[in-house]
Amino acid sequence: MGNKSNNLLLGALEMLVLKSLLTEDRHGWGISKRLKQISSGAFTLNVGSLYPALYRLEKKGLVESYAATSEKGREARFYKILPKGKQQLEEHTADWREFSLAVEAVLLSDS
Amino acid sequence: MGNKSNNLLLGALEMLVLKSLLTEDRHGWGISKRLKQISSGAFTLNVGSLYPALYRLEKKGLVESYAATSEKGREARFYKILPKGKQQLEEHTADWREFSLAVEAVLLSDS
DNA sequence: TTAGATATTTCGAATATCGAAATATAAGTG
DNA sequence: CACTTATATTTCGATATTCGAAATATCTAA
Repeated sequence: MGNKSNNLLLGALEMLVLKSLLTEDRHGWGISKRLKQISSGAFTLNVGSLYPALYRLEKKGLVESYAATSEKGREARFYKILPKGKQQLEEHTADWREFSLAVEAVLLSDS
Repeated sequence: MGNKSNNLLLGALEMLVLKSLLTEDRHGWGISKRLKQISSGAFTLNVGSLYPALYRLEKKGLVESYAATSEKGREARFYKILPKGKQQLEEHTADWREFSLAVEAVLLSDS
């Protein structure tokens, strides 16, 4: 699909992850539970996709991570969204909406 | 992204292609122009993605193709959606909507 | 004749997905 | 105590698709 933001579709996961980090730092496991909860179970992230996505985000400088103790008293790696991540989140959100509106326009059209 | 229909995201292209074949048979080029038009330019399909997608759809028995003369007097391969394709279109449309609503729910949430 | 529109094919590089399994620790249950 | 469940992360390979680009071909219009 040849859209503005090259990986709009594949980037959806990253967008959702960034969004879930907006209000508080979370670890991978927490992100997974959070997204599942908010989406009413529609998203069941595969950890084999989620954790690599987190590494990518960090490598790209969109988030940073640190070790800390989770709410359950376990060691966990927490992720914090960085300014660059917030910016990309905004852009991807706008792109996503444009894209999904366009999809809907096609789905609703007569042909 | 671990959703019901395995390739919901990547399957968007196929869904849009099937949709554009619902009211009339079209050739690849025509599908491309049609989707671009209806989406107000949001979609600019890469032919390197579109034609392979068409082959896949045919191989899966969702569409069938035949050679004919285009409106512009050129030889072209027209694609016709088959019952199985209509069925999949319905399923993928439902899945897509569920998915995009869930994404929107996350994007609108406080966290 | 030169360019632009129409139409399809093919290529390789890059990347992400997926499911699955392995690892580890803490808490709770029988 | 043994066992299971919840928490949390890492890593793997197979598979599939995307993308950009370029090659081909024909017709029309300037």
